[in-house]
Amino acid sequence: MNQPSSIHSPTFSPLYRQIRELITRSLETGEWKPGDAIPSESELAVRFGVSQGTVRKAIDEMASENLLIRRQGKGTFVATHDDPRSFFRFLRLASDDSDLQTLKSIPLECWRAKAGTDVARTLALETGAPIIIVRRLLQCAERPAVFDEIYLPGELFSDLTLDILKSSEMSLYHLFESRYAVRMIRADERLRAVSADRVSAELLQVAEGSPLLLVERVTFTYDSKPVEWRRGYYSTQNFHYFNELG
Amino acid sequence: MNQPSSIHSPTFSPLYRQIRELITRSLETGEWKPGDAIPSESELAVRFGVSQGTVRKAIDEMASENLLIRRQGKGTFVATHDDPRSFFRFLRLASDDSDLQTLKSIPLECWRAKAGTDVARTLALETGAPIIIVRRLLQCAERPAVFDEIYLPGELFSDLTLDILKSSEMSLYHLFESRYAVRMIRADERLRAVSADRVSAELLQVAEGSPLLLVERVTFTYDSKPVEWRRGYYSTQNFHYFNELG
DNA sequence: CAGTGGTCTAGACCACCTC
DNA sequence: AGGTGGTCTAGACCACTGA
Repeated sequence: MNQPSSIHSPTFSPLYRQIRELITRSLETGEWKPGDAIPSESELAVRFGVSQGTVRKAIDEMASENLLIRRQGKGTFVATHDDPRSFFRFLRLASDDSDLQTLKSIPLECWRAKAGTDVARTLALETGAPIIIVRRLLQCAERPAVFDEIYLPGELFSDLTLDILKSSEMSLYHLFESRYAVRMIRADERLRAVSADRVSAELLQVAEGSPLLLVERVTFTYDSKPVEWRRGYYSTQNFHYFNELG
Repeated sequence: MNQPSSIHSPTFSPLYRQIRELITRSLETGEWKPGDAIPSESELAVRFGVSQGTVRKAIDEMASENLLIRRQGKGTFVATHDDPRSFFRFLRLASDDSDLQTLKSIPLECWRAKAGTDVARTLALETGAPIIIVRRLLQCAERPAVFDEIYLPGELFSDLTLDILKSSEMSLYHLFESRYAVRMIRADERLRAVSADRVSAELLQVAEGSPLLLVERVTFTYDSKPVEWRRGYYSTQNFHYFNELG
């Protein structure tokens, strides 16, 4: 553990990155689950045979990527989607006037299908592999805000049904991580303006053909493995998509 | 410099943050300009009377916020908008097919006005204060992509004219930082889908009433001072707005 | 009070760049 | 060779939390 793999090798990585990989493995395998405290820095230093400072640097990196949460005096915790801060990292929706405290998810449909070419390519599946399609509506203060169509690999969410979605009080990603051990880490979004088709218009209570914000998202778990494809139609009459550039 | 302002004071900040503030001041005052190398970590440590590790932590933070750029073996440099990496941090435009190498900015208009209520509020000016309004078109491979309407505080960009914009080969923000010493650090964007009005439709070569992506941006310099308000109409027939959620 | 993360220091050595 | 940033260590002390 004290030597880089090879001084001039292309796979060289500093000690703290190797430690980071080891910690990531323990997250993947579920040794520490979302919400859990991981061992203290000094414990990990002993376990990995490095100094506390090196463990610290590994954890620093992971904390800056929202994989771990540090809490002074308490410990370091595995990040969880059961947390408003984490929640709005993946929902860049804001209200033009009030805030979004009253946000409510309404599952509409959930069915099985076989992956077409597009879905298969996006989710890195074989064409024809089992997938699950979910439709749901997001409401804020009784006003419809977003209509989502969500594609999931069938293998990972084997027993998912509309009833489970309906009876779940938590956010989708919190359900996914707690019930299916699939943790959403990172996502790429592509945004376009489109005209509302009949279905979207009706659900979002806008005129057919009126402009909607289309948000296409591919979501990844550890190792950049794609595990969700999503198309969201945002009504931007009373809401907007918020983004911070830094 | 060795003591926090007061152990239990609300203004308490660790040493490395105080160092960070001092470095930031030197950036604001122009002691080190965009593209310049700043003094080495050990020099700064001596100058500020702290250890190199403390300077290092201050610089680490600033580098992670893209204020400084570290280059191993060469030194630490003040970030500049004359840099493709920095450029696409503030232009989340992507082409559906090809890449955006051929991007071209076409200034259309530039005139003086007095700030109305909205502009004044957004830019933290008095109502009636002098402002500059710029209109320009972004093209990619001869196809129009974005129509921007840009509001600037008149005081900061005193001699800006359409001719200067037209004859400038660099990006807007590079021009701003090199000619007016106004460095854009951070921006907030609000996105909506709207219908193209006659002017936008004509410039972007789409049908009047077709959906456009409206991107409203407020850009800040040091100390979160707003220095630009911008409304961009994005044609999303051949392009999209790209965003990474992490 | 003990245990956690947070800060600060000092020193050694490595990797990279330039001359 | 000499300078820069990058890594790693060891140890001291501070700030916060909860029993």
